[in-house]
Amino acid sequence: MAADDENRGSLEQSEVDEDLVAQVREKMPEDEPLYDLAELFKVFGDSTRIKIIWALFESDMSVGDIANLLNMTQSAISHQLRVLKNARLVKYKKSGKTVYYSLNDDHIKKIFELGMEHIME
Amino acid sequence: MAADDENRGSLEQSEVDEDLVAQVREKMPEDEPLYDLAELFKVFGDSTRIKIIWALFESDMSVGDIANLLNMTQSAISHQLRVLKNARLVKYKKSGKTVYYSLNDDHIKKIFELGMEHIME
DNA sequence: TGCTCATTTGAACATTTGTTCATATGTAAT
DNA sequence: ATTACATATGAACAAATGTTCAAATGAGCA
Repeated sequence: MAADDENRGSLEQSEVDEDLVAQVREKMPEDEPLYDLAELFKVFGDSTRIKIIWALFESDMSVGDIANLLNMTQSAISHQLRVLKNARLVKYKKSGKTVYYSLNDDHIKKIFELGMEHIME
Repeated sequence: MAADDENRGSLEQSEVDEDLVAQVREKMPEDEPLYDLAELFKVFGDSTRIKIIWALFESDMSVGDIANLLNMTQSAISHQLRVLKNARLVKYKKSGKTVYYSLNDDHIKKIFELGMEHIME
């Protein structure tokens, strides 16, 4: 709206544009949190990891259980769990030979729900 | 919890595991919405697109404005806007030679806020 | 018509990413 | 110690991705 209607009279486009750009630039966060945010969503941007997280909504599970559930190799699941662990999205608890993973963040479910709302629109 | 404590007595591990897997499998959504959800987050998983969206929180802007703001080529921005458009996250309005883009979804801001909360934790 | 400006498009390229395979680590039982 | 089992790790490979460059489209203006 603002950008659309104020480009009249004798002003050249470029002047108005630069005003708007400067104005928006002031309000922009620093680069680093935006990089971090992109990194977080990158972690969500893979269907295997989405499935793992969704499974963990229901119950904590071992690596083998998850591999079984998703019909994938233990190795593939283990690699992906490491990604989730690095993003501090899951935590784990060792019990003998097996390792049980569980979710580590309360925001995930809400983020997923909002994402689903967009999908369904 | 459930998976951790019920493995006693004469039952072999595998039986218990399969019960849990079956139980979780029942509650899992179909593959397709999970793929779509991953695709949505994939769009958010790039810092250029994150920056574009954040800029559009403030004001709708032309392609050139955004390129100027982010110190990137128009071509790069245009490519990314197409990704955002395909995901139905932005819409555009032509005005003469210039094209103004704006956000098309109310969920985005909340998703970003929740994501930021995780980052800050 | 011809020229300029804003944007779009497609091919090319380097980089990143997810899975597989083979191997290593670590724990429990015999 | 040796075996078996659960998980983790590293290298290798194919597939996907973001930017650049050059060229195309399309709209206003001389």
